[in-house]
Amino acid sequence: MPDIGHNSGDDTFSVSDEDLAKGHTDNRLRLLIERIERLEEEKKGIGDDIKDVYLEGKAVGYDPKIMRQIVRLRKMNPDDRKEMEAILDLYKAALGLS
Amino acid sequence: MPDIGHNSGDDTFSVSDEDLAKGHTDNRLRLLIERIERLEEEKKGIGDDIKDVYLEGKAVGYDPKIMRQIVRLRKMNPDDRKEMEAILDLYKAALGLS
Amino acid sequence: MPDIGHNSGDDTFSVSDEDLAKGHTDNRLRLLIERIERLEEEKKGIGDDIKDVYLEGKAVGYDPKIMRQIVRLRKMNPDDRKEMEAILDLYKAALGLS
Amino acid sequence: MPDIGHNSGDDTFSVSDEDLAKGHTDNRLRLLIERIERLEEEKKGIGDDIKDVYLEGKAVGYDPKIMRQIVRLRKMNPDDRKEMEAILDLYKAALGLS
DNA sequence: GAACTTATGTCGGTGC
DNA sequence: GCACCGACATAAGTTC
Repeated sequence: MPDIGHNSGDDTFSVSDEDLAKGHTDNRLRLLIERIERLEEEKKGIGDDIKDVYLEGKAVGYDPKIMRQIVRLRKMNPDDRKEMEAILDLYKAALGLS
Repeated sequence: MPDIGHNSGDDTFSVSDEDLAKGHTDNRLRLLIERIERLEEEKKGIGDDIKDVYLEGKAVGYDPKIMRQIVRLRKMNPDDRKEMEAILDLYKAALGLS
Repeated sequence: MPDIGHNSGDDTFSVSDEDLAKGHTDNRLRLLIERIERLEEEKKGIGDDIKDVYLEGKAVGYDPKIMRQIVRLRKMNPDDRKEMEAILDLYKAALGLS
Repeated sequence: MPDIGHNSGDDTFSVSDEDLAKGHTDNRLRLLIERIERLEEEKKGIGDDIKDVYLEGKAVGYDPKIMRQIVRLRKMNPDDRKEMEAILDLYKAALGLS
């Protein structure tokens, strides 16, 4: 990733030292904020794409809620998933559920 | 509860046809799931980038928490934001939180 | 987004600017806020009690994390839990997990 | 898969003793879980009460979202709050969010 | 830095 | 038909 540190852009205007210093600060903050905003836009776009895929699934008969559960389960690593299953069994045994 | 996930049809097909249909279904589901997973990876990557920018801001002295507030405020349209701030001030005045 | 904050119309029960000037609403708002704060204190106290029970469990050898999972599972109604199990099986079958 | 949940001891006991020990464990676990569940019910009840107060405020014209901000602000100590607000104003000025 | 809690935004359901 | 409402899912903040 570029721009780590102190690249505050070029200062072609003639201003007082105070303004210059303040200008640096302002620009630096502004640039950071704007980078974040751009990234959040991208993120939102992808979120929308994801939503579309769920809708597409729904259109061919898959329940989006259950698709989400599947995605969640697949996110777990196999060991964790197996552990969860084991706990489920343990729980049933210990507390008398079917 | 009926219709868990996807009902690919009744059970009147012969076994081989059933398996074939199921295979189709599985692939379709798998493809949807995998598309979602790819998109979520991208989304996560961008989320990490955003986090990095906050850390970068922090490294040069900006409080990430307040940066987040700024981002939130900039997301609102100016009129709504001003009205919200005015009301907040009102409430604060009412409660001695000057 | 209209009507951020308070309703400036002439509804008899809404908060008018006149009321604000007279300090009537100040009291009303203050009382609401204080009721919330009292309730949140109580809530926090109970939260602390819960935490203590987990610690007590931990002290006799139960993993708090797993206790939490058990509590979560017991919160589900049996049908939902069974559905979850069914989905788990479906998922395994459809996407080839153990 | 070691030590999921609770290790009730080594396996040197006879079967009947083992079962007895397991019975103890189960009861102990059950009691802890049930205490937690009772506490969580209380906690939920209070949470509902809090929600009701916000609704009551809304019914007389107060925006619940802003009420929440007030509650949060009042939770902070005054000096911290003022410092936070000062910094926020600074950042806002820097970005033209007057 | 991981987990839990709280807050916010979104979506499907429901009443007028 | 729209608007309100509760449920779900995500994001943020807090705590250990």
